[in-house]
Amino acid sequence: MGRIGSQLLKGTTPLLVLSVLRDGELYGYEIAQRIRERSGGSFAPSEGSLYPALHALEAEGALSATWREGDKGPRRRYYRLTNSGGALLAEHEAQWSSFALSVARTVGGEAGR
Amino acid sequence: MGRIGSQLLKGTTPLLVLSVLRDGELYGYEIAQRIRERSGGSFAPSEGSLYPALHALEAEGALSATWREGDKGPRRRYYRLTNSGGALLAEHEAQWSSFALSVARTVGGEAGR
DNA sequence: ACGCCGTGCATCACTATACGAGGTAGCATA
DNA sequence: TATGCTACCTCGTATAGTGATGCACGGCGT
Repeated sequence: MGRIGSQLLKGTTPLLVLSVLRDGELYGYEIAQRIRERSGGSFAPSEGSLYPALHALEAEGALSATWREGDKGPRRRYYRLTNSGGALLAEHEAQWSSFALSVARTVGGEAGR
Repeated sequence: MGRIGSQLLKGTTPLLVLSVLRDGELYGYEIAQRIRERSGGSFAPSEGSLYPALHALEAEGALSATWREGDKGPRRRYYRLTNSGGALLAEHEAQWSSFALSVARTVGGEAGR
């Protein structure tokens, strides 16, 4: 299960981030780890895409965030899903399945009606 | 089955183009129509992305192309899959399923591995 | 003591690629 | 005449991922 070409990833970051946050409160670095684990190593979001995505989701009101001092190491910013974030997640999931279905139909060739 | 956000599309154009060309020889405009039909209207590749993609695939040797005069209307450029294009298609298909599977696992949360 | 590595957040330049608008052109129809 | 569909191409713009860099903390090896 190798790494995936970065172009395919475009647009999936919010979906992945919101998904792992269903587990509960997580901080940024941890979110990246979860995504890496859950995807079986296929996805390893770079910091340059993860942090901007988190900031955007927070600005949209999909995530709420608080700083906490780490007992060891530097401070962390913990993120949690808001209600509207849950709704956004559902939207992204629906959009994703519609997309994946359309690709399957187009590639498979079973005439989309 | 509404239209899909353009970011998700990134990187899928070669896969879609190569896929519809399995049917046989097609010209550019027709390729776009096939993709639109097969996807059930979800995908409607713009000319600004389709033609550059065709040129790139041709330059790579995945497609061979010839001009033909249309009996009616302007001339058309017909594309057909080469052997290496068939191999490239298989590659893109494999990469796509790996990608889709990874998304499903990450979103679904059934622990990767 | 010093450098290196892992954690943790952030930003930057670079890059790939989709979109829409614009251009050229032929033919058909109103 | 002009509008619209076919058919090709190219350009400017926007989006968003990557890797590099920077700051900062703490632990480990030499």
